[in-house]
Amino acid sequence: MNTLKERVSNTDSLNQSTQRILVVDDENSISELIATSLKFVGFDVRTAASGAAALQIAQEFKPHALILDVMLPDQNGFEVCRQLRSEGHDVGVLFLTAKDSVEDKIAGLTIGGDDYVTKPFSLEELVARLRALLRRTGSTAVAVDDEKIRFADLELDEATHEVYRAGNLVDLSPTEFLLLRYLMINADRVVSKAQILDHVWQYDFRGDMGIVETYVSYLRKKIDIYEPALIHTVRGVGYRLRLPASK
Amino acid sequence: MNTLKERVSNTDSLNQSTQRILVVDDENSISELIATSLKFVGFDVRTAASGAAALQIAQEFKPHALILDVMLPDQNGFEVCRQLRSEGHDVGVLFLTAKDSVEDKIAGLTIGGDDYVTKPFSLEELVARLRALLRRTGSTAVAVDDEKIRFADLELDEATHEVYRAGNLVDLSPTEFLLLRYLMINADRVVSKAQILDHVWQYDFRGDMGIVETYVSYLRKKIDIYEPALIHTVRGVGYRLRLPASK
DNA sequence: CCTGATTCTCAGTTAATCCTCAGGATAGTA
DNA sequence: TACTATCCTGAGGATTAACTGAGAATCAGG
Repeated sequence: MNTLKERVSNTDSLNQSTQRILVVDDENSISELIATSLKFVGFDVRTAASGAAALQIAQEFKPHALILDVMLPDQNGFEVCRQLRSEGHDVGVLFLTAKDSVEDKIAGLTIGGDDYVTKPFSLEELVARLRALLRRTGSTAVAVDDEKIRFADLELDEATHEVYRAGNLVDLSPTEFLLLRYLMINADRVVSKAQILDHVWQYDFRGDMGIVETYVSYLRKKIDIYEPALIHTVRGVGYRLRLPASK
Repeated sequence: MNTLKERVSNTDSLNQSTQRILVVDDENSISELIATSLKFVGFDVRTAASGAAALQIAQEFKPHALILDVMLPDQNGFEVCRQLRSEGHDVGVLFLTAKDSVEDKIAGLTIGGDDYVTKPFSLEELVARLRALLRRTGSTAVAVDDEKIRFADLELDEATHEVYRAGNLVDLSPTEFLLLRYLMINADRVVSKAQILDHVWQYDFRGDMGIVETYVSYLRKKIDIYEPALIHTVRGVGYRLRLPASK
């Protein structure tokens, strides 16, 4: 919910002067989910439910990137991608694939700056990958440390997936990494457990918020063994990353 | 509910040029309660008792935000939300969920600018969340410190949930925070204990007003240990936040 | 197929918060 | 001054939220 700031203070927001993203998926609930999230973080989003529709919309919308389900009713995502490129559209593509589908094939087909994300994904993950993709394929040259998020003596590197606290490398599991990134992006603001769950966990996760507590506990044991503690709980509301002398 | 006065001088009513809110709940008592409150504080409100009705009304009413019960007779709130968005209505949604029901197992409530409130809620909470949501999703660009309420040397920050008195951080419990916010929003005006009870406490609270006295006492011990005291009791009427000089 | 890492559930413990109650203080009034 | 209605506040028990360790289930790599 607090993601207004995200757009403002996120390092990426600068070079993202309303970039256009075309989301292509035949499941409406998925494309709406993605569209809502992307609009909120500042993208200009359009959706399409089939390959044919996607090709048509792309003509006039001229997206900077596509989010493309590989499993479409009419043709498969790769085909759509190929056609687009043969028509001269030079866009990066983020493929969406089902978990069980053959990953090797996809890996081979993600040429250039393309990437893929398996369903179900977490929004945090999707947005991070999309931004990375735009960074790679985008025409605008981007500073090197655009891939690093910093807060206090914390440093999170998107490119290498490394995290440092006070100069010390900290080893985090994938989920811990996503959680920390979400907290860092929203540094200084309170984020509720529901928000964390919605952004960090996969969209079909049906467990309760206890898991957020567990992971916050894990994170603390890895990054808050140093002074001062940065992860603070705001009882009855959520969690907040902050320096002790805030303000 | 006895809160007529509120709307007149409420500070927020200024920057809120009659925004349209659609309230969707099948329990009439709830939607009436909400509608009445929102109208008082200056919103243009319409209600609907089913998902179908909501979709229809939204067509011509074009609300700036929805307050949407997730448990509706015909379809669930998410479905309504999804349909609205796929029809191009780009509105923020404040979901209402029952505390005991799935509650913390429902995912996807805080996507984009959305948020949720559990029943039973307090009107203070509901209105505060709604305003935060409009701030986030609203087209009008908003200054950062729109999330701060100030009075004298008091500062209440909605985003960080921090309160400062004379520059000193003050630690408040959730209820104390709500109470102080209510007093600050109504700064300089007397609010009765009944009003406070109606707005700060959940609508199904059946205790007596003694609790308001208790919490005012708590607040005083936290914020009025500084000079000058800001919380004044108006015997036989209620409480008032004010500076000594003023009248 | 085995091993270790990771994810997630669960429940016991701790701590903060909520709320009731009752005696004492205060202000207005007769 | 004394009386009464009102308000203040401390004490304490009930309730709720958060933390954390242990272990089952799942996944990834060899």
